[in-house]
Amino acid sequence: MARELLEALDQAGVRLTGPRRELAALIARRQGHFTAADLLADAGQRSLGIGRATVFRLLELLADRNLVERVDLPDGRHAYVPCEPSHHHHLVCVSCGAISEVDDCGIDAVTAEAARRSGFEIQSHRLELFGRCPRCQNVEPRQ
Amino acid sequence: MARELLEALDQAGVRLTGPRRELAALIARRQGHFTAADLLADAGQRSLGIGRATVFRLLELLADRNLVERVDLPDGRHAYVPCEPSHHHHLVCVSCGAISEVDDCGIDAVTAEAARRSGFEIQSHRLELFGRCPRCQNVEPRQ
DNA sequence: CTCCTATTGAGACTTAGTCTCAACTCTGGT
DNA sequence: ACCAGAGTTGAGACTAAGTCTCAATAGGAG
Repeated sequence: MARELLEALDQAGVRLTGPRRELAALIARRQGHFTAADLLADAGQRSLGIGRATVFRLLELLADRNLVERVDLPDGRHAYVPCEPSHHHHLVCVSCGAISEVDDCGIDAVTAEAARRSGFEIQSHRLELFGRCPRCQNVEPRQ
Repeated sequence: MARELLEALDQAGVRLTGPRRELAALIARRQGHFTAADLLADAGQRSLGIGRATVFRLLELLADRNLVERVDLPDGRHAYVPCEPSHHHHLVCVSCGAISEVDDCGIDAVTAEAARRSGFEIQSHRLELFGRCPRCQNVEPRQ
């Protein structure tokens, strides 16, 4: 998975530097969503001397290429999710942070309808679903 | 419109203080979305001595009561939109910032389908649509 | 009018993210 | 292998967003 990130960066013509390899590995070993601060902490813990700016720069690179997506959590924080580069949406587990991807099942009809009613010319949309993943439902049913 | 905000706060049992009245008026005169910083700047310009904390506290109060909704702009900034307390979604004009509300036309089917496929128990969702409002389309067609 | 409590402003503090710049390191050409 | 130069890096200053504390203030119930 770190491999895929690096390959995609390589193809995009950016250099595969040490810090980028290390960060790609850290991202790959993360389950679910993570924040820039998480990554920074990971790097700090293993005393890789990786600067704050480098983390944000890599996340921006990855986000531009849709290898990672920015998700706004309900509490207002920003998180990142590694994901497929095709357009889709995320299900976020509010208990454990697990992420699941869902494709566009029917959203387009909704946006088209909204456009018709409002007269807007819709360019993009963002759908985020929050709930509990199957595993968390089992651990503590009907929270 | 400022009136409505104040009435709602009154009913919620919070005090109708000077700063709250002033801020409600500032919110009311805003078109479309605004950020906390906008509000702060408005207040500063009119030399109302309103503290940063007060602005955030009021926005939180209003958001809790769904009188204002937090919207995450595509560029990552947080904005607020005054709106109806019922559940709905927003169309945001990326040119002028105008906001239009759309109700739930068909989203529920989408979330239900996503839940079925993923096994998640969905608690809430957030849909934001970005595009250009009818007025901006006329001003500068096919941007 | 009074008193109690919610609320306030100031400013310190925290967190998120950006910017600058000199130093470094990939990588393609030789 | 080596070199050169362009892309990248880390440190830390800086900005913006938001939270917290606390003494002072002001609603509003009685």
